[in-house]
Amino acid sequence: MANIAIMVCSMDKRNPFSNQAKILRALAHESRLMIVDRLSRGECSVGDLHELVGGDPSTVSKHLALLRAHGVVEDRRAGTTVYYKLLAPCVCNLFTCATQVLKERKR
Amino acid sequence: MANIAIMVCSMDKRNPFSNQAKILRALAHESRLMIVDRLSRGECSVGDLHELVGGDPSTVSKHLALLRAHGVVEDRRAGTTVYYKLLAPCVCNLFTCATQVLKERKR
DNA sequence: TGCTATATTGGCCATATTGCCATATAGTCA
DNA sequence: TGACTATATGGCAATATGGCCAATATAGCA
Repeated sequence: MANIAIMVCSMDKRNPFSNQAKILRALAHESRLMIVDRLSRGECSVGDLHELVGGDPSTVSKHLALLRAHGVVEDRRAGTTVYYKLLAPCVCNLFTCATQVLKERKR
Repeated sequence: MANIAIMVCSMDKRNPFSNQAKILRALAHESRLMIVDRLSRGECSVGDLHELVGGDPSTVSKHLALLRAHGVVEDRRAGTTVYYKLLAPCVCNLFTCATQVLKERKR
């Protein structure tokens, strides 16, 4: 995963589809969806999220950094523990939409 | 863009997030969103879609092939012209959701 | 059949994404 | 301060994605 240097949330006036694509891409990953789903049920520590998605802790950290860079989540430090929470709870609607598409499409 | 060999719509029972991620990824591209948006207003020829998104015709073709592989669109040939239409019109809800997230997130 | 229009496929290259390891940072506590 | 815990960052290699060009269908028509 690439390192996220800056906040990716400047709106491109030219094409709204570009911004929507960015958001969708930020969410279009199994681990990140799992993270968002979990956060939709409340604030959560990195450790918990790591336990949830597995893999290397640094990988989880980078997924979180990416979500943060897109303004989807926010972090808060309490001692050595860092907690994340959703900044845009409506992302959950995307789950519903995606599921709906999966059902609606023909096989 | 990679060539799409097979239909990508087998459901992974293990993790619903994996399937949702696939759908989101299939849509997470400016050109493909433009295409879907256009198709949401009715069937459309490849030529029209090409005129819409620009670039090389083969690139448009591959975007369409990808959407088709994910069961989002369907094609129909009439003479030398190929028409595409949405198989899952509810994908439009994703636009609303994405826009909502863009608004809701803090900057 | 040969010619044209429309669209798709194959190949290639540039770039992006992902995930691991190693290392660094931040905070707590002895 | 030093040791320890919890995260984050840098770097790298493997893989995926995107876009162009060239070549290949596929259908209509002279």
